Amino acid sequence: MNYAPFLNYIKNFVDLNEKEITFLRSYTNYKKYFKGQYIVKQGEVCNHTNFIISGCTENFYIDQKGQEHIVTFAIENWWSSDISSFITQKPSDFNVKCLEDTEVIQFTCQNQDEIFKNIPKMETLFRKLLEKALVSSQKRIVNNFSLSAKDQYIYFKNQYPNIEQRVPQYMVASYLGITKEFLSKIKAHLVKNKS
Amino acid sequence: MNYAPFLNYIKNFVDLNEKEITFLRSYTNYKKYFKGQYIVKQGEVCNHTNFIISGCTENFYIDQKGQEHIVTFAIENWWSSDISSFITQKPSDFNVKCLEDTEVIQFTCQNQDEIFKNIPKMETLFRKLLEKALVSSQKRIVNNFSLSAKDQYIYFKNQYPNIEQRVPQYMVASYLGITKEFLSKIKAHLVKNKS
DNA sequence: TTGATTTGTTAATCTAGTTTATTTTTTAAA
DNA sequence: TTTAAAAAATAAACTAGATTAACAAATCAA
Repeated sequence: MNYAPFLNYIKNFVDLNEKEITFLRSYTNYKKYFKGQYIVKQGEVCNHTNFIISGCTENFYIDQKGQEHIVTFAIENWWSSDISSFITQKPSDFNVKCLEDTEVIQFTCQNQDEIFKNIPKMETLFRKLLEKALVSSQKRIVNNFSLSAKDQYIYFKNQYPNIEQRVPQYMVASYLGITKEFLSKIKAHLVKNKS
Repeated sequence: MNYAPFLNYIKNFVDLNEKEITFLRSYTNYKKYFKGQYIVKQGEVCNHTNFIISGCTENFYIDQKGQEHIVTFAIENWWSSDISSFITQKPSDFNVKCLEDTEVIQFTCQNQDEIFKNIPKMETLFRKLLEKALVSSQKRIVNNFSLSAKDQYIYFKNQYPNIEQRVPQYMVASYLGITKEFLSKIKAHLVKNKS
C-alpha cells in the first residue's frame, strides 16, 4: 500500500506531525478496485470519501429516461464520492465507477468525525477543499450559461488535458452534456478550421 | 442592529457558549445596504462573507457578449458572497447586488481565520455549510443535464417558493439560463394545461 | 484471424429554445 | 391622475444541438 501520495497532497494545505500522521493512517483504509468495479452504486448509501492514489473514476447517474450523465471524472490526487449521500447517509443518486484499476484512501463517516476531533487541521483541510470544489462546481454552471458546446469542449481540454486520452469520447460528450454525435461534429469542425 | 437571527441560525449546527458568542460578535460586523446597492462588484476583490439577516440579493455576472446571468439568489438566513474571490483575494467575476434593502452580518477574511482559530466549532459550521452548498450546486448541474426548461422552472418554484414573488420574472429566466420570452411561453403553457 | 462488441463518423430530419420586433400591462414618479 | 419607464406577453423567423439511422474503425475475446 502506497500512502505517500496522500501525505504529499496534504502537505499542500497543512503540516502534520508524526503523531498526527500515525493517527490519520489508523483511521483511514487503503483499498484497490479493478477497472469496471463500482465504488458507489446509485440507490446505496455512500459510506466513504475516497482520495485517489492512482487510477481514474467517473461519477455518473441514470435519469428517468434511462440516460447516463457523467457529472465528474476523478484521477490521481482528486477526491471521489457522493457527498450528498455521505453527509446525509441516505441512498446515493450517483454511481462512482472505476475506468481503470484504481487505488484509494478511504474515510468512513464516523472516522472522519474522529479525525476532525483529534486533528482540527484536517477539518481545515476539508473546509478548504470544499471551498475549491464549490468554486469549480459554480464555474461549471457559469460555463453552461455562457459557452457554446464547442467552447465548453475547448475549456474541458485545457482544464483537464490528461483526461481526454484516458476515457472514450462518448464519455467526454456525456460530461459536456451533449450527444456523442454532436461532439464528433464539433471535433471535425475544429480539425477543419484549426480552432 | 439585530444579531439574534444569526445566533438562531448557528444553533441549528453548533452550540456556542456566552464567551464564544461575545468573541464572534466582536469579530463580525453588522451592515445595512439599500435596494440597488452592490455588496460585491465584478472586478473588485470580495472582502466579506455575508450572512443575510433581512432582504434579498442576486449574484450575477456579465459575460463577453454583455449578457447578464444570475447565478444565485439569496434571502434571509442564507449566505451571499463570491467565495472564489474571497478565498483567493483576487478580483471577483461576480456582482452581488441588493434587490431589497438588506441587512447582513459580515466576516472579513482575516477575522474569519481568527474566529476559526478561537472557535473551532465555527469552522465545523462552515465546513458543513460548504458541504450543503456543494450538494445544491451539483444538483443544479444535474437538473441542467436532465430537465427541460419547463421542468427546471417547476423545480425552481418548488425549491424557492418565496423568491418568485420577490424578484421580477426576467430575473427568474436569467437564473434558469433561458430568455424571458421563453419563460413567458412556458408560463402561458402551464396556465393553459394546468401543469 | 475471425467474428463480436465497443467506439466513432456522417448526414438527413427534427425540436427546444433564441432572436427580433411589436404590443400590452404594471409600476412608480411627479 | 397623468405620464414615463420598466416588465411581461405574443408571434414569426431562426439556430444550436438532438434524434435517428446507417456505416466504419478499433478493440478484444477465443
